Amino acid sequence: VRNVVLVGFQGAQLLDMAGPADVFSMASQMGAQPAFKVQIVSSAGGLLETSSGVAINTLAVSEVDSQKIDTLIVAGGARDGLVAAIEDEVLAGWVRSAAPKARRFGSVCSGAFALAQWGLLDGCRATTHWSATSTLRRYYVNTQVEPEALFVRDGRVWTSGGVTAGIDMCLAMVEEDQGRELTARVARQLLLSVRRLGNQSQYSRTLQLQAGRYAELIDWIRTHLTETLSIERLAEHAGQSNRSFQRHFEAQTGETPAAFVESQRLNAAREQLEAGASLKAAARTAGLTSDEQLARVFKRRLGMSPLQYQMVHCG
DNA sequence: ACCAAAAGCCGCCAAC
DNA sequence: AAGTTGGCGGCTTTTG
Repeated sequence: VRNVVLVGFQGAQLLDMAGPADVFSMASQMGAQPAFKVQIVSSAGGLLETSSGVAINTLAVSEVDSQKIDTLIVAGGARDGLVAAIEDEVLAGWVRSAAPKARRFGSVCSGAFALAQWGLLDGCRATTHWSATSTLRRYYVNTQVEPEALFVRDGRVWTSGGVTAGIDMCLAMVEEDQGRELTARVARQLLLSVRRLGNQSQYSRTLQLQAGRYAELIDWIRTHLTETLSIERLAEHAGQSNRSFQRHFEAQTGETPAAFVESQRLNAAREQLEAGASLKAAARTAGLTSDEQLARVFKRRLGMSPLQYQMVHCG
C-alpha cells in the first residue's frame, strides 16, 4: 500500500485536497486490493479551515513518518494562508526533508509557490494556476514554467494548474501505478466524462466566454471553421476595426484572434481523430487547409504529430 | 528542410 | 482630464 500524503494549511483550497483524496481512495476501492492510503496533514494537525469555510480534520506532520511516504502533494490556496504556510518553519522543514525521500511529490494550483520557495522546484519544469504562471516565472528563475499545461511531470516532480487540474494529475499518477484500465473506471466513477491530458490548456474558453462580449462571435467561429477566419473577417463580423477588435478580443479571451481560431480548429481536429477520421478528413472538417497544416498545428500545440496523438489517445 | 510572401501582432500616437 | 479608437509601420510568425 502506497502512502499518499496531502499537505494543507489554514486557507488552503478544499478541492485541492479533496480531489486528489477522492481519486486515490476511489482507485483504492475499485482495485483488486487497496493500493493507496490517503492522509491529509498540516503543520499542527487538527481542524483546518479551508478557503471556502469548510473545515477538515488533519494529522500533524509530526505524526507522520516521513520515511514512508510514496506521494506527497502540497495544496494551493488563498494568498495569506499560503504565505503563512511557506513561512511556517515546522511545515517547511518537514516538507523539505520528506519530499526528496518520497517516490514522487508535487503540488496543486498555487501550492507550486510553496514548493518553489522551499527550493524543491529548482531546475524543474512546472506549472501553476494560469493566472499566476507569470508571477511564478518571475520570482523563481530556476523553474521552467509551462503556462499552458494542465499539469506537468518532470521526473518525480508533478505540478498541476488550477484546482480541478489536480484531479487530472492524480489520475495520471494512478494510471502510472495501476494501469489505464482501472484509471478509466475511476474517471468514469467520478463522472469525468473526458480525461484531459497534461498538455491541454488550463481553462475552457467555452466556459470563460459564455457571458463575454464575443460569445456570439465565438459561436459563429465554431460553426464556420471551414471558412476563412482572418482578422479582417472576424473584425467585420464583430463590427469593429481590426485594431480595436484585436485589442478587445485578446483582453476578453486571453488569446489573440488567430490563436483562438487555431485552438478551435485544433480541438475540432482532435475530436475528428478520436472519432476515427483520417488525417485528411480531420484537417478538412477542422478548417485546416491540408494534412501538413494539421501536423504543424499538432506539433506546435501538443508537441506531437497527429499519428502520435492517435497512438496516445485513441490507441 | 527550406524560403519568400502573407498574415498576424502590437507599440505608438494623433484624433476623437 | 481620462479613456477609447483606429491607422501606421516594423517586427515576428505562419503559410504554401
